[in-house]
Amino acid sequence: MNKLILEDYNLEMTLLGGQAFNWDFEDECFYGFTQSRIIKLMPVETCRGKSLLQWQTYPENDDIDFLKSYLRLDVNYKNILNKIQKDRYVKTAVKKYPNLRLVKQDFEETLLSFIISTNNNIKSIRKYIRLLSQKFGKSINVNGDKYYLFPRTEVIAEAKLEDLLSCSLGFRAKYLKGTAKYLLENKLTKKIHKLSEENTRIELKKIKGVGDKITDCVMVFSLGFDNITPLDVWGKRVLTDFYKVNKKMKYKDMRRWIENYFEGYAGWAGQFLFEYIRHQ
DNA sequence: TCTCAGGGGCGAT
DNA sequence: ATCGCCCCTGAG
Repeated sequence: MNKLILEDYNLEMTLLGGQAFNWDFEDECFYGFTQSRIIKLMPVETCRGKSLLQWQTYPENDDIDFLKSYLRLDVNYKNILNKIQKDRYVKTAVKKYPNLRLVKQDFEETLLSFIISTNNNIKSIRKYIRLLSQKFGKSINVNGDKYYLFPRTEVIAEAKLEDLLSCSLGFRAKYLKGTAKYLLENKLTKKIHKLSEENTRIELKKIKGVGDKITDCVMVFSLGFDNITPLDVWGKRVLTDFYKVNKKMKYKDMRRWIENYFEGYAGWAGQFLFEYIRHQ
């Protein structure tokens, strides 16, 4: 296995929190599945904020470029922490959930995953995505054990609606299939990475089943817009309970408020505040 | 057994 | 701009 030293990086909170639904912790290892690879991360030693990690990717091995990009090892984390700690709420959250990070996920997987998140809780979302992967994803052999990849977009696009429904997706099934088709027909993945913030939002909201909240999730969790944070029920609670923002305020205005307040880092701040208020 | 809410969004009004 | 509804599940 390959080795990597991680500094100030809480894998558990980062990978098993609400930003990604495709990681599991078993036998002291983190296993992740994407559309093209299984990732195994094994923390072996921790000392003063640094931890030694053994890792491997499957079926193609040694994909360090993927890992670096996914974990965002290039960010200046200390600088981000300095920027976001503007009040006692963030300061408390940073203390309670040290070394929480944002990762950068694949665009299509993120979009498809958050379609499933609609009016659902994290536990259910994780469950449905696994059902979907077992039914539609390719299986990969990792040291004799079987792991399933996240379904390819083409497979979801061509899946029978009844087969999607058998994964307990309910009314989300038609949005999932429709989104997969839309991605392919419009070659959206190629285009989306070149757009401005405003145009990215416009393009994403054209998709049936994608509104303000899912748009924001995709933009911060996969497209690198660090100043966006999803205002779901918890995000709204952060604003109304902590910052005394008017409950009646529109989504757009709430978003403007928090983006303005955190000056470029609302995405990072939002992750901390989300964990904080969700566990209160 | 029942109610309720869950990292929402659509379509009708 | 508001509101009922969507499909399902786990918690209480």
